[in-house]
Amino acid sequence: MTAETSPTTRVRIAPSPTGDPHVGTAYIGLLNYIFAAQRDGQFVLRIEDTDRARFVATSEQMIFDALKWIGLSWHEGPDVGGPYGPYRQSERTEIYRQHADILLANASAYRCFCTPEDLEAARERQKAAKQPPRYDGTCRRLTPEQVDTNLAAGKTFVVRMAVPLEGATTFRDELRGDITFDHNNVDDQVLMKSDGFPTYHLANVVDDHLMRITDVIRAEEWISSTPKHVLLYKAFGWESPRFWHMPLLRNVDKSKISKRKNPVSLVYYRESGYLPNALLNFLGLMGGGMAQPTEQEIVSKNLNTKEGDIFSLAEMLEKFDFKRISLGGPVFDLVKLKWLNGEYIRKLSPEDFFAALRQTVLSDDYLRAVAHLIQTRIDTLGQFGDMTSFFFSDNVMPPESIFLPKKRTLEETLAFVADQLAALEAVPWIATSIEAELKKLGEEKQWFVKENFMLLRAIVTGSANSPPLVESLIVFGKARTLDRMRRFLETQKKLSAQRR
RNA sequence: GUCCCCGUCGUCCAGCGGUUAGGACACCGCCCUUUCACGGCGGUAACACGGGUUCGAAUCCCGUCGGGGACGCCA
Repeated sequence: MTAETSPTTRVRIAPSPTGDPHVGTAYIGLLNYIFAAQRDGQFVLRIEDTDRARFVATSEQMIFDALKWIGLSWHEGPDVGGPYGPYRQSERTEIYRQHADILLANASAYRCFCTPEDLEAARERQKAAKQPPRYDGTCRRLTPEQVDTNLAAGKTFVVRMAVPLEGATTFRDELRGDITFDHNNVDDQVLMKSDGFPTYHLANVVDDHLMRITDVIRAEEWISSTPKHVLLYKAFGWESPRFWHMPLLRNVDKSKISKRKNPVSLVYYRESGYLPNALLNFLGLMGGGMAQPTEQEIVSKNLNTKEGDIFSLAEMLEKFDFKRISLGGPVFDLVKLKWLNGEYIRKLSPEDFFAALRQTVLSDDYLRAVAHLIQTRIDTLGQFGDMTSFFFSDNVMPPESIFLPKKRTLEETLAFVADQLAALEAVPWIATSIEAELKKLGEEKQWFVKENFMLLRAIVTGSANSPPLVESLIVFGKARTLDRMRRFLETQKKLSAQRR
């Protein structure tokens, strides 16, 4: 083998359009962006829309918008094209089918006719017996004749990976070193679903190879499936890319960051008035990677020492070092984010500050929508603020006298709010859906419409008098509404803990 | 339950065999100030534990404990 010039660095992010754009996508996106830029490489955006059950049509555009909002751009992607497209997996199904056939032909995979119900039952049994839940290999032992019979009978099937029965797979994680998994602990992963779509594992490996990805920079949660991916590269006779697994962003309780415990939607941060540079800066702080300013820099640039935490994308490009990343999962601390955002706000010129307000929380669109809600409810223009303050305040907390229905206990009320929250999370943000969903929940739980809506009104507006609830929620936005409900629950929980 | 990863103030980072363990957020105090905020100054606060290795361990090795992740026809 001759020494050749190493191939151009190519990295990618592969978000799934299943809901609001996630702060974790921005984090991994930023890291990939920096990695590519530092090596004069290319950054690819690929949409992994192979899960049709969770697919949300509006999600893809929201992902583009959110990534652009924080200041990232990509060389190739569904919106800008590129030489290795299409960049939407749903448009590549034929490619995956062909590749699944290759694996079937070289015995790296097999057809499995087990039903989801069978599998679920088996998993339950294994869990109950404190066994690791794993596919039992029934269909792996099918004879070719049996397979043909099943096929002829028109039985649906999935394609499973035939993980070697013995041995182990070792791969190198660029941050952690070698990691070994015994094949006993690697499941026969489903590669093609019965609907003809590939699973992540197949699509990801095939696409990363076909798109010439050299470095896979993704979250730590993927470590345990990396042996499957490495085995797939081998089965195809391909070379694996390098793997860099980044620490997972965490909730305050250290669990993987989740919408239940933390605002994770980038839409929330935009609509609540976080500045994109501040968010980007904060994300850059997570996991380290930035060299601290030296004593000399602090003196020569006359830096306040705390400015070691404040840096632009350009500075990240210059100083970020992937080998410096610390592996402990960083807690996504909203308090520090807020401080950082405040620093950015204070740095704005008065004109820019005003412009920022006019683009977000005081935009014409927003003000127009709010105005529309209260026009018939005020007698002088000066009363505008009286009914609309909750649209502009970030600190709304109703007293018990307002939110607690007369005949309900605090406990059942809070439980009902949690139900409302869960229901609204799953609902498209249009009036008919919101109203229907709330009413449905009320019927299930035997809450009068009046109690139901008044409770939510109190939480979101802080008052018993407000413009029409559902219309207000629409204007206020889903992300902020849900966050307000979450914070309400949190605060009430704390209060009742104190009482005890 | 099985496997894998991780472990420095409450939180985010620095530390790379010899430091009074450093900075930032938060918190507390003082100053500035008609108020609040900003700003300035100061303070409380951490190497999970136990064994090694070494003249010397936060730093290297092993074990324990703790935290997290994965174990889906989700990604």
